Amino acid sequence: MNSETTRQRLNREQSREQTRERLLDASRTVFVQKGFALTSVEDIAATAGYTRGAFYSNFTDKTELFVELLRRECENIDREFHHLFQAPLADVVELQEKIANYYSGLYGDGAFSVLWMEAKIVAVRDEKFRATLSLFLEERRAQIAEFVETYARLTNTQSGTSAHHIAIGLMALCEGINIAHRCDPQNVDDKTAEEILSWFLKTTLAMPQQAEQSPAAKVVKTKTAARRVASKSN
Amino acid sequence: MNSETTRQRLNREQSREQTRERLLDASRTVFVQKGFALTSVEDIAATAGYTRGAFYSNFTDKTELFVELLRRECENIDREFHHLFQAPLADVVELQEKIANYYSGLYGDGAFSVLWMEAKIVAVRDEKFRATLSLFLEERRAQIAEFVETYARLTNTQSGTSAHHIAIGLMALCEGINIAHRCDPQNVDDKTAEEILSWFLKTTLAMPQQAEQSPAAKVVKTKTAARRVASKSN
DNA sequence: GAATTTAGATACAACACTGTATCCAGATAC
DNA sequence: GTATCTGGATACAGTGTTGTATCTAAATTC
Repeated sequence: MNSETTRQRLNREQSREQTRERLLDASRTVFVQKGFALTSVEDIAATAGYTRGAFYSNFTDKTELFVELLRRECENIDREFHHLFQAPLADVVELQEKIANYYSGLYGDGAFSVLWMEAKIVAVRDEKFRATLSLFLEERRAQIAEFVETYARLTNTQSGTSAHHIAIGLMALCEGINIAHRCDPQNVDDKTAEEILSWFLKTTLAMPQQAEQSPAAKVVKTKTAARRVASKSN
Repeated sequence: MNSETTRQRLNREQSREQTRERLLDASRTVFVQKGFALTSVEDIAATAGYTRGAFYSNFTDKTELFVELLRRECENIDREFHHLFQAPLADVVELQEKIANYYSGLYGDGAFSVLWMEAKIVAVRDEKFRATLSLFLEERRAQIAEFVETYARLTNTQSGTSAHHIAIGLMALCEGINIAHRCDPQNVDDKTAEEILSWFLKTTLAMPQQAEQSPAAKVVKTKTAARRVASKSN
């Protein structure tokens, strides 16, 4: 009866934290709805159930709040990523399933791509913001590169270019398709988007490159090897 | 001496057209600089050397002007595309060179990607605008799909998915990388971007899919076959 | 429980932008 | 050359936004 109905009094710190949280949540909603540029400080405060005063006593400006919002989004993505891939991997199929889950999770969340797209648009013109965003993106890139390497080891294949490059390509493709879907759902429907993505994964990751010298290294399911790799990266 | 120094009098129609042209040019500049959302009608008019009155007597609002701008951009892209690919193709190498030229041309133009990105952001939230943009994008998609098919015939390969899908993927990748480069030039430099793109082209277009049944169909330079295909699609 | 902090509301002043209404001057028509 | 037309300038009213300055009520401290 205490946690829900009897709303316990919050001390200063808790109250402040709650306000920040609400403002951040509200900003995510409004940014997705109206876009960062056209969102006013008042929009955010009002959606969160406060007035502008509350906003300015918690953040210096809209941009600072956006950075904080993205930092939290990043943390969530990281958490989910680690949650999925820290467990020892049995085989390639399982890995593919997991990556599929991961991306469809991100994909399904409508806020996801639009929010990051907004961020990138802001970054194009805001030097300082760009530097911050760069850090976030590089983190994710490294994460995905790690996944790509794990995949390559699991499947015992090489892909003809560095894991880092593939990571960039993969992220670019995901985002590109996501956007295409979002601003032209007629021609780029869900099914199409997913097909392209999974096709890309299969085609690019596990393909022998130097066609004239090495024969196609088939996908090999070596459970022992897989487990070794997985626990190592753990 | 007449075309440059002696500025000949323009009749109404010509004058009007000139004004529209200047407003459109100016809008491209300002949209890239400040973004569509934060660009005011006054910004556009002033940059073009006019006042708001001129703007409103030529366009109903900012969005209508943006559509017109994109329509013209589309025409330019189409023109360039046809200019490159209508000539009979000798062989795969030449084709690859051409596609490389084409994309580096688009890529080099700083305005290009940012402008289209702005458009997509607008499309996410504006139903009517989205419908229009959809048409533009579908045109380009078809164009690229056509190229993919030509490529497949020239190289005598199959790629495991439809040309239309590949076109979507290719456009998505291009745009994604472009954006990544633009908002994080430190980690995604020009060289990297180009490498990834060309690697994608080579890897995805000419790769045998069903790894277990068909051996890798090598890239075959068959000049005669190539010419036949090229002239046919011409 | 009185004094002190402080989170957040309210009020305010300075701008910026839009869209329209009005006006003017040069181009065209007769 | 006079009348008309129209592209574009100017003025204005209305609305939205920002950042700060002030106020209040609750939370903390003693």
